[in-house]
Amino acid sequence: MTVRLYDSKTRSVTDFVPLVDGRVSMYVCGPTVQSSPHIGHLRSALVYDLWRRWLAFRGLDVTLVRNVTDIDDKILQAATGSEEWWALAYRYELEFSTQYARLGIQPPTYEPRATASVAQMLDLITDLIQRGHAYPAPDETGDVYFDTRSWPAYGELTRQNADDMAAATDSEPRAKRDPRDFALWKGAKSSEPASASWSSPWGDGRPGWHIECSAMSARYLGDAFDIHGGGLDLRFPHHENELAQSTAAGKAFASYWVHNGLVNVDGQKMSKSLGNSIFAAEFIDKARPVVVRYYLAAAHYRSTIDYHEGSLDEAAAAYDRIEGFLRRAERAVPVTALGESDVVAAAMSDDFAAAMDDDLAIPQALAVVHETVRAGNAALDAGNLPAASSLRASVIAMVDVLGINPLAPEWTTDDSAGAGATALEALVVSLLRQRDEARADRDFAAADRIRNDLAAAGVQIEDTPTGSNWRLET
RNA sequence: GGUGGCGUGGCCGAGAGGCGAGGCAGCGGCCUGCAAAGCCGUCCACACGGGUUCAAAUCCCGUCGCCACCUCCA
Repeated sequence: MTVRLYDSKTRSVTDFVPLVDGRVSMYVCGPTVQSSPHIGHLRSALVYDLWRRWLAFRGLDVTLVRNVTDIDDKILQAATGSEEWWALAYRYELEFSTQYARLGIQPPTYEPRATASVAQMLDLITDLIQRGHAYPAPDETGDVYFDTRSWPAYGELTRQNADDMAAATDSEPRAKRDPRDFALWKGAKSSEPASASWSSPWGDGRPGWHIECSAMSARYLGDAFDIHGGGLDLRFPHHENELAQSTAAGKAFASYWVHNGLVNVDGQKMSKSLGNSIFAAEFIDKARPVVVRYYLAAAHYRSTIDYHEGSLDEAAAAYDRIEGFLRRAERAVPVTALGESDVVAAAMSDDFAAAMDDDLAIPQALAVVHETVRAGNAALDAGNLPAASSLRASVIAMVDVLGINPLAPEWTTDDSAGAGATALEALVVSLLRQRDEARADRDFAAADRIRNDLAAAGVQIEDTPTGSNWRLET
């Protein structure tokens, strides 16, 4: 079975053919750690987490590199108080890691920081100058620019014709040969801290934006690698410039370009000026983290997600169906009969896999999950335990690969363990026994009072022919 | 001005020439002491106008509306 993906560069869905059989090298643009992570950062990281999991499920050995850009104009600007720029960058980097982890996003194979690859950037810039595709500014700034006019293919990623591009209005006119030339290296300014300056053949300075990704992808994945990912908003100028730099330096660069869609809020792009950004920390607090993961994963990765009030409630309702079936099935079917990983792998649905293979069509894959859940519930209703057991294994196989298995250790909360939980269990069981007695006596007023009291305390009751189950409302 | 995307039922959200994705909400039924959960059924949608075709939500032309990017962006 071949995995197919949409390549942004050719704008078509094509078969994924790795450079090295059985292996995948992926480079994903991570954040510039200049402020706290927001929903969009979560989604982006999640998209590549899902790609990685699926490629791995398909038996490929995945190397995922996601960089941290920890030196940049914005970081220096943000570090205005007593906090050093590098401390600020690191503080935000830790925040990103924390929020990624809450969503069950697996750490990449490696997470290189731009500041640790300055030497590789200098080599690349030197090479570009020698090849005639970059030039030191003729003024005294110490800047080095990429010469877009020297590279006819410039604009190939986003099909931009240089002559049709709107002229930049917000950047300082500098000693560029062409307004579209961009900085590979920025000469040090007296206003900037010495700790943000590296020596170079063109004087002290620091890297421009873009060059770090060209340098780090080559350093860790080689001059040619399989997939380059990032947010749709990075296509231009960031990815366009990366592509120009790397190919002008003679590197094959990425075979495929993958871009994830953005997250809007109430139909509008998140922006600082609108003040509508939803930060990751508060967002994940709005629901159970696994529900947040489900919500962000449920839309196709290339679609824009429009978040609005109530979105997470809908996701929770859909997710609860899946979880409800798995918990119900767990009670009905001996657990020891299932759960072996080989059994689960064998249970993978062909329809689900076909959807995932088709450019990671998770919406269709989730439709298969829900259809299987319904069939599983019907089997349980009919008392057909072998069928229910098999359908349960199928659901587990599917939710496992999506990282949303409610029974998986990463989603098990502390609520289910400890002295408090033991005490709660005893109290609820006692109340349920009293309710059973009241029902047996046909004292429904008393029975309903117990049910209402439990509900008010957040305990949901589910009656079945073999007794009542309970769970904490989440 | 250039490049690209979008418009699907009450809502969310896939699909991309012919078999009603899926979820939520609603309605009817089964189950239940009553509920909840679950199951069955129901709700036959594709911005508008033309065209191609035996057949169009899907392809083509046009129109309207919305959005993104064009050197801060995940």
